[in-house]
Amino acid sequence: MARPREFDQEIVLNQAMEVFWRKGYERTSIQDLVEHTGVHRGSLYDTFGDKNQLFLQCLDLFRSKDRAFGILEEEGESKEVLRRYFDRLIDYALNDDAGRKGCLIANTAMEMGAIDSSISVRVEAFSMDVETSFYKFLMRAQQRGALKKKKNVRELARFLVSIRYGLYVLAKTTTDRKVLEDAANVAMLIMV
Amino acid sequence: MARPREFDQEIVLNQAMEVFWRKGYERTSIQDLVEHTGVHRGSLYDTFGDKNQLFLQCLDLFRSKDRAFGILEEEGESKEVLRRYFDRLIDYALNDDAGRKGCLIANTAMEMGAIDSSISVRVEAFSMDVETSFYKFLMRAQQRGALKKKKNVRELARFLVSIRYGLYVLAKTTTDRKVLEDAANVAMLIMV
DNA sequence: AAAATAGTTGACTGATCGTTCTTAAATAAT
DNA sequence: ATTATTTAAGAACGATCAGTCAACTATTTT
Repeated sequence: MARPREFDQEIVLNQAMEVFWRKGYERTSIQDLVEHTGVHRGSLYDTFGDKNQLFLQCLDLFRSKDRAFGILEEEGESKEVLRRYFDRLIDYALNDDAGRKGCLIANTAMEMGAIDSSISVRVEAFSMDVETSFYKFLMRAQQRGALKKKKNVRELARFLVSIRYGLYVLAKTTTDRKVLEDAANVAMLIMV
Repeated sequence: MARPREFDQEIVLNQAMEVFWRKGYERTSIQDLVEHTGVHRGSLYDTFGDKNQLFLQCLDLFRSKDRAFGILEEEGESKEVLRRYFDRLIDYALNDDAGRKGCLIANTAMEMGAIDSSISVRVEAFSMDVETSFYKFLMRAQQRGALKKKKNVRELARFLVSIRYGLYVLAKTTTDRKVLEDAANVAMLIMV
């Protein structure tokens, strides 16, 4: 490589992801990306390919970065751990400073749906990650006696995925924290 | 009015709504609307105003037309009624012939978020409609003894709203009916 | 020091976007 | 029958879109 790049690929990819996350794929123009990364159009194309390819890399980055589920692996009583997870989710989803962007994958699933297979593959994979995180959490809880043995952990995990997505949608329909807390409160009742 | 309109405003508005519903606001071009309604661009502008105004009218039409909650007012055991509601929702959300469009308001909330106040007002209003439908249903169930007196009906209603939205998102991440059914099954447990 | 290589840059492409305008056509009022 | 009024329709508007390319610059290799 003769002349070195003047920007950090990872940083720029994160900045691009931020824009797609906030505005969605269609509303994001190349010009937006240029302005928010400070990188020339041509360099973006040389480095990341076209808009669609760049977006796919942002989806991959999001999947690899989302550490919200780390909370589920922390120590503590299972019910309290789950409550902490929801609390943080609600905090984040409603936080104006964070841009109330929601979940990039959920946003993308809603915007692009089943249009492009290279996208739906990634949406599906992430959704599966989420389910698996909940599944593992619930299995641990069950082994610890915090969840009845007869409970169907797969069902419960999918239920939690649904609640998770539901809360992100709710956060786009209201700024009333109580609404999301009420929903999460009821959802917590499964931990018996 | 001298020369009469050659098209039915209501039919055309429904056709436009269909397109916005399927493709979202940003991905829908005036040309798309022209092709799916058979109405000239100029006539669309004369009749409905610009793209944004037309879209708002589609949101209003959607709100006034969504009769899915009629199921909740039907006769029968409360738990069975709720199950029927979820069954139909899942049927619709996954039905290819229906276009797997999801819920126009949820789609719009995710796409437009809190960008435009004239839109978020409508999103909020519809979301409140949904909550109220569930609330009334749950109150009837409680009076009928199908729901414990001590249950917080407002909380439960908001929980159901969250599940409803969650299922619509889930339907965009997978075609596996079992995933949605599992989530709905767990949600049904609140009816005790 | 010269050549080869790779990244940066500004200008530009054709296509499509939402929107408007002028002209023609159809009906109602006179 | 003529005029007034409203709608329809084709063409065009400037703006913006995603994407490209040749000229230029900085670094590595020879």
